[in-house]
Amino acid sequence: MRLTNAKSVKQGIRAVAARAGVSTASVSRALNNPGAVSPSLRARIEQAIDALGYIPHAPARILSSRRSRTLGAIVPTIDNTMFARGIASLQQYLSSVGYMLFLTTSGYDLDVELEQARNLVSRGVDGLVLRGDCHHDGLRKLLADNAVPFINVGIYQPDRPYPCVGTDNEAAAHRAAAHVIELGHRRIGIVSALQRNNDRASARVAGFRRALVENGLELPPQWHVEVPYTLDDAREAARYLLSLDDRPTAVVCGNDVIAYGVLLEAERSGYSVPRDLSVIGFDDLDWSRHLRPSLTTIHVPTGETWQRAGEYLVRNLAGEQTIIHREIDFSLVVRESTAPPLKS
Amino acid sequence: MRLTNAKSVKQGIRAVAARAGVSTASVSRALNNPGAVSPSLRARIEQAIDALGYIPHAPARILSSRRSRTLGAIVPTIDNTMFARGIASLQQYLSSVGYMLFLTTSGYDLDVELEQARNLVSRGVDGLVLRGDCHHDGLRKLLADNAVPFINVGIYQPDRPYPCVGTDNEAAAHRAAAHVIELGHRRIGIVSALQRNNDRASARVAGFRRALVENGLELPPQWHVEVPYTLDDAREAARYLLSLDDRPTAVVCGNDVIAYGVLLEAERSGYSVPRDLSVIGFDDLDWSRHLRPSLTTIHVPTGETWQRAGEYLVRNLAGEQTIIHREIDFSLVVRESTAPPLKS
DNA sequence: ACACTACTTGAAAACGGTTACATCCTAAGC
DNA sequence: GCTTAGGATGTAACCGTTTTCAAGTAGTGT
Repeated sequence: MRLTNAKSVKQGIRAVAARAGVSTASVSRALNNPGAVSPSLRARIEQAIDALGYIPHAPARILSSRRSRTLGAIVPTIDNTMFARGIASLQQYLSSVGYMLFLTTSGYDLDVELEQARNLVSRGVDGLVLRGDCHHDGLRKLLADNAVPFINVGIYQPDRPYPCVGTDNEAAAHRAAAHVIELGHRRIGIVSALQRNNDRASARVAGFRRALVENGLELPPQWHVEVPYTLDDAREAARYLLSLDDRPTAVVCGNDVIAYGVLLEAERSGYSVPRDLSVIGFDDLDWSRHLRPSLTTIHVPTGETWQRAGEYLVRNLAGEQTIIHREIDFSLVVRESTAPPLKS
Repeated sequence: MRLTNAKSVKQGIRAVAARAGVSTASVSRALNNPGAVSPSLRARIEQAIDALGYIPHAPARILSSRRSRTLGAIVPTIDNTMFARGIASLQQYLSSVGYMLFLTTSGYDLDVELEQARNLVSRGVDGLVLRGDCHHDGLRKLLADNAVPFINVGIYQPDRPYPCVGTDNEAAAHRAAAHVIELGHRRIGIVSALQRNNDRASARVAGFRRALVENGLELPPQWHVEVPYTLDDAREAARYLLSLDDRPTAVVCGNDVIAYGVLLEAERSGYSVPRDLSVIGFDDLDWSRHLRPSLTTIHVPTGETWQRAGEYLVRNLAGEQTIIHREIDFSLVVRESTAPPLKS
């Protein structure tokens, strides 16, 4: 038989309350709303808290308060500089406002995304950050049924009813293609990312094509290649394009990684960039300025985009009215990989 | 006044139970241990579940069962290919065994790491994945007090009492330095990552130095530079080393990113790699094989390492006895960036 | 002095699950 | 036919917080 009081509590807020000689309600208030408790009480409670090394139990708190101060994010893959950077910014911001982040990956699979969302909702997230607006129907229903706010990041679609924050990919892609056209190129190839379940990739392709059409240029089918997000695939695509009898003099790429692949392969095949081939990327990753030749590309402020997504949700959850479509500006960064075509 | 029964329940497991005409206990069992409930009941329950679109509330479950099926991971930064890849593997594995991951970043700050750990413990994580064995004292106490199992990943320290999984950085670094020494280099510089709060970086430096000492080579202070994890800083370090009157003929680098910087800067300064300068990296990131010249480096199976860390914790939580120090093999990958020194 | 606020504090009921324990039922063993 | 073991199911306590509501305590203006 123990010598301790039979009613003594071992842990938790009750232990703190007992030790400080107050009610659990006061401890809770001291923790969540310090102003609502008198200074003397607060002092006693705080002393008890760190005497006991008390750490609040978040799940209990969530259960009771129905708020988790946690957001969920579902990205296609984390193994991609773009997303890694975005997530890092988002997380840093959330942490600065006392929120946490549940991060999951979908691998560009809509069903997996839905499953992950269900998981996150079950986990009690207060809101969800999604990539793009290409989702499973069940996902929207799930979020509506459970009243979970969300935002689509990386795209700008003011005509859709869903919140989003990002650059206008179509316009940016148009700008990229326009750049090489202005330089005098008439034979322009496209190496894009896979468009399936990826509205960002599609929008970029659309922008590229519009620029071509507006300038009366042809796009023979063999000049448009789609590749997964790896250097190897991009190189293979470049090898193919460069092997064509009637090869393009410029290649516009769906993202920087693809452009790197094209750059590397062109050089490897003995072509000089930009003399023999102009290459333009999209995203402006770190490597773009360091590569030789450095890469002309569309700069997209990824960190800012994701942080804004977090801000939107946090504000929204705080009951503030906020703008639901937010455009993030892009810019064309001209470096060494683009130049006028050789006169032939 | 509603027409519904006054005792009707709107949501939750009780609603499911009511609809299926069973007790909440049965629903819970059908969910967590389907074998323990008769097939007919299970069918009724499952039907009720998706008729209602019921999603279990994880926090309540955690509160009640004291298990969250969630691990926490604290990495210095996610904005780093190495960690991104490791986390991706870990997450994929965890998801395959029904676990989730809480990811946070510490920015190489021990105090922040402790705070994040406290946060994660408060969140009810079942275990913690940490980077290296360089932690705040309070962290070990915290984990001990709360009986939270953890593992240090990315290092191999069989002489320490803490679980770990990773490569022997000292040995691997020794191998790297030995390689350039075998090639005939006698004047070898080191560009390492910041050693402060980073035992991995320190171990690598130690390995480099041991190889030098064992071969009777000098390391003048000006030949050892420490830099943060960015291409720009690495380039600056390279510029400095190459500007020395008595410059080294080979540079061993603390990681691949540093090596890339050295490579880029050497070429930019008009030196040819490996003719004028041999460069060796550490980690074997994707870029290493694509770069020109491709990078000789130490290959480290990052994905496997992190997955094993997850396996260790999951098994440990399942009550299995598992080996607490696990070594992951490294290998030297010789590519184009290293060669014998010019005879002068 | 008195009524009336305004502010602190405490008691106790949720929150939505799990699980120990009790109960009921069925079939096997004698 | 009577026990008994064991499996299926239900009852209800409990997990650690928050929060509503009521009660107590000063301070204010008349």
